[in-house]
Amino acid sequence: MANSVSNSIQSQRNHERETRPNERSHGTRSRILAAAGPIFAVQGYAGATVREICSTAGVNVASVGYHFGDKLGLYREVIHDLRLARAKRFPTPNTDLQKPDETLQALVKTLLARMLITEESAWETELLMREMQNPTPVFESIVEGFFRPLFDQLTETLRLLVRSELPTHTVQHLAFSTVGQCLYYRVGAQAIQVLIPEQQRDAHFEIEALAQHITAVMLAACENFATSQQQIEPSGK
Amino acid sequence: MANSVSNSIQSQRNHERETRPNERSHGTRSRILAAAGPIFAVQGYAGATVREICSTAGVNVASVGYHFGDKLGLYREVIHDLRLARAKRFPTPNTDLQKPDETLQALVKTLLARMLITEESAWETELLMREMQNPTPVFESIVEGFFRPLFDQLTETLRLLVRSELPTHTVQHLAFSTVGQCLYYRVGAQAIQVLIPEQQRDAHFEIEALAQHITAVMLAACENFATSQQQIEPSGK
DNA sequence: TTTCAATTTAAACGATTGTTTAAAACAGAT
DNA sequence: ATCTGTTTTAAACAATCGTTTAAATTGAAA
Repeated sequence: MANSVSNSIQSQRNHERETRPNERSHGTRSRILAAAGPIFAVQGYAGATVREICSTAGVNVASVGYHFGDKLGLYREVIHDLRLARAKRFPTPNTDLQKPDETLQALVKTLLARMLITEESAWETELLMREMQNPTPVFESIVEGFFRPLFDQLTETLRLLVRSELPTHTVQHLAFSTVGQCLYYRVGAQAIQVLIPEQQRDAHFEIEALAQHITAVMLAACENFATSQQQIEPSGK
Repeated sequence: MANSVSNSIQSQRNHERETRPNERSHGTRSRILAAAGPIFAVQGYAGATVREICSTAGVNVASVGYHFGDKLGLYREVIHDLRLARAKRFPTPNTDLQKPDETLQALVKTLLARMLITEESAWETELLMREMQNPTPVFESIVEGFFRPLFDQLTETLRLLVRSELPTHTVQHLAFSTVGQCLYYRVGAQAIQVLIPEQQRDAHFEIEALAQHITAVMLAACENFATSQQQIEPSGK
């Protein structure tokens, strides 16, 4: 870089949310990030060691200090990149022109796909789940930039499905019911593995079948909540 | 020591699943157990330190080695005592003589109570949740002796509510839908805390209100699933 | 009191952690 | 080739971890 404006004393430490400074450092820097993601996901933030990360990446231990300041800076960058990757891989479905029930099914399918994906990017979900139970300082930004958009879409869709003005908290409860059902097949996966025999799991616990079931449950609930206003005096259908 | 021949090796170490050997050791031993539970729950097994546990208990650091062998031995004993305590505190509700919908409501209320209890025993739930995501060798026995009974009761009740013979996996999905909704208010508590303003949470997120909502959702779903069979060719009752 | 095994204690051990240091290696411009 | 700023490296740092050791304390039996 010729235009080193004023880097006199700060000859080093080019971290602090820097766009990749050069093509050279891209090697070590990105290799650290690639190695750190799965390790943070499996071991957790506290459990992961920078030595294992650097050993996996094949770089010196001091590299993380040079490129990211410290361990937390590396973790922040991992989360930052993760959010960008997830936003591309699981775009919030475009729902403006669909019928509400189709929108709900699409949202449920997106939620389940985020939970049950078993590709190489499975560590991303694992890391997010770990943040939910053991939140770090970056957790709030994850909720705002990640969960909130889908949550808002879900509440809007559910408000269309219950064709009456219900209290805000009722629609929110319906949204949490939807999310909760999807989330359980990830949170409770270890328990399901013990409760349900293997062959039965393989047969009926695919994403498509689960999405159809959860959508059916919520549609039935919405139908019921839509008419619950006249529930006291049931009017003929 | 004079007779170092016989007691040289077994002079100490009275751990290995021992009934309290004497009235003296009851003090330190039980105080370690009492201090270890909440610390294991908050910090996790790896994150918890025996120094913090012993400091909280007011005993020497070597005491855990003397009474439990090592850190893992202490953890096993904590889990052992936890299962006994939970079995007493949250007995599975007696449901044989109730109507199915009342049984469902009771089961949902029990599930929510286990999840959202905020007493001094809150650490027990936290430790169990940690076992669900990060299972240790004791996890399977927890599922069999703890989750399975309530799961079976749930499936039987739901089978009564859908007044027709549906496939086994459908009833299981309904059971997981019920459990998932309850579990989310614990798993997603940190996210809900960000998504929903505080005053709104205090007003509408009590156990009673949530139980009524979840029960209503599942009753509506069961009603729908019960009539979905004759949906193709509606036959008279 | 003396005896003796059970229990508690202070101190240290070796290993591992995140982080820092100063020198070496590198790459491009002059 | 020389200079200059960037990047990488080996080594050490201080702190903390679980565990161990050997001495001190305890409490009841003799």
